[in-house]
Amino acid sequence: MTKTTTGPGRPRRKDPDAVRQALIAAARDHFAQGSFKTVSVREIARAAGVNQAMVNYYFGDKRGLYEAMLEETIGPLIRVLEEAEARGEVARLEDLIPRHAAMLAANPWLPNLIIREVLYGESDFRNLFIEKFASRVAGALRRAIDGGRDKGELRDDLDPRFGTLILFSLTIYPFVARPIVERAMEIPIDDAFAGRWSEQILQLLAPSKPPPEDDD
Amino acid sequence: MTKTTTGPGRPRRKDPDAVRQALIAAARDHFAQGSFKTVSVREIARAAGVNQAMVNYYFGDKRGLYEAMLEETIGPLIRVLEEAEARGEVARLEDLIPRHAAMLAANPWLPNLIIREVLYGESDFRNLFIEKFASRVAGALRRAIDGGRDKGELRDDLDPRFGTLILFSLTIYPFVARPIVERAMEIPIDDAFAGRWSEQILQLLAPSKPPPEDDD
DNA sequence: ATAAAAATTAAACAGTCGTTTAATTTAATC
DNA sequence: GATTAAATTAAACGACTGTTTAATTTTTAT
Repeated sequence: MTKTTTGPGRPRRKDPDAVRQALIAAARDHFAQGSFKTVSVREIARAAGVNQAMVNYYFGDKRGLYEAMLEETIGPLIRVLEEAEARGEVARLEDLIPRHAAMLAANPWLPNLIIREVLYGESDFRNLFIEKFASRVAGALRRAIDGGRDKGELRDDLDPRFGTLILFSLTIYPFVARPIVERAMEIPIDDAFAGRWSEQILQLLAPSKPPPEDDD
Repeated sequence: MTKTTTGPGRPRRKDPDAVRQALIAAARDHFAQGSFKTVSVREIARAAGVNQAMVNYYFGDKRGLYEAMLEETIGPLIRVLEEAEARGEVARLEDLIPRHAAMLAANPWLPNLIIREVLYGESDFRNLFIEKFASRVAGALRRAIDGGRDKGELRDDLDPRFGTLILFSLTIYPFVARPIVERAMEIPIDDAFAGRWSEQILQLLAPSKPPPEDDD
């Protein structure tokens, strides 16, 4: 007779890697809502529908799961950015800003994850995030800003040292502080937000006056 | 013979309230570095130099300590803002922005505390923060913006709905994401930063062209 | 002077955490 | 077909958590 009740033993093979993937997906969602320490292995395993010991079996320990989750979630995003940059698709601010905003809007777990682990010194994923992600985006923004200034597409009264920080603040904060934005300012962060917000940012950084028609 | 060794018993009276105050100060510093859940009462009590049972004796439970800490730390800040507003000292953006930036720079635990509990749904201090603090600052900013626009001191191509969000993003993000700013952008957030940053923000929002000399 | 209240301590309690172990079942190998 | 390896389970382990308790000392009130 075939086994029907649940119990120990190797399962009658389904997709290998299914358990691994389920754990990573559950980990991503849970670590976006809570920190490394506050989210428990039991929680994640329950959400993934697997035994909690599977975490240690597949990833060694809780930290191993977190790192694997990072690689499989922000890894692809970084690669997309690198490729777009190599093809010159994000050299201009008009391309980079909407792209960045859309990416944040499409991956609501990302800003949570970043801010949480950057603020939290408890686990030392700080360096990983800063070096692998923040520095890369900052570099792309910096190059786009320098290019825009050289071509006169950017207002000239900006301290170049602060340009990147202005862009970072404007593009990231609304997504990070979403509850404040939606409730204290009553601005819904919906599908349309990323587009309108990008326009506003670009307008803020445009040259202070359009070239008059009668001169140059 | 007088008692010399440590042990149970009422102490030979020092400042009443000393234990309470020590616990609140230690709680403020620890909750700025970790969340409500990750920081243990043993940690706080050890840092305050008192027995861990004092937390329950004076505040009932851990949550009571957290709430008392909030009242005695952000409480005064809110009152200062209210009084300044009543005296009309923050009606203009030129006054409000440097004041806000200086306040954040002077209380480095504040943005950490706010962002942490707003992002963390685990404890429900969200409402408290949003209603008592964020909404108040947002309101002051909104009024200052409206006033500035009416008097022509503000550029006219801003969506008024987004004005507050722009200011919030620019004034808060650098302090919230301090590690990213200092390491990925290499901008030190030191004593001089708040002033220079405020100038930059005001310049960004100034009318696109200063009134020409030959016409009103 | 005596009794009651207040403040403090060390110890214990019950719950949760991440991890390990032993048992068990299926798949792969020879 | 027998043996070994892989995958899964329930249970246990020790560490840590917030809280409570009983004992102890000092202060206050009668």
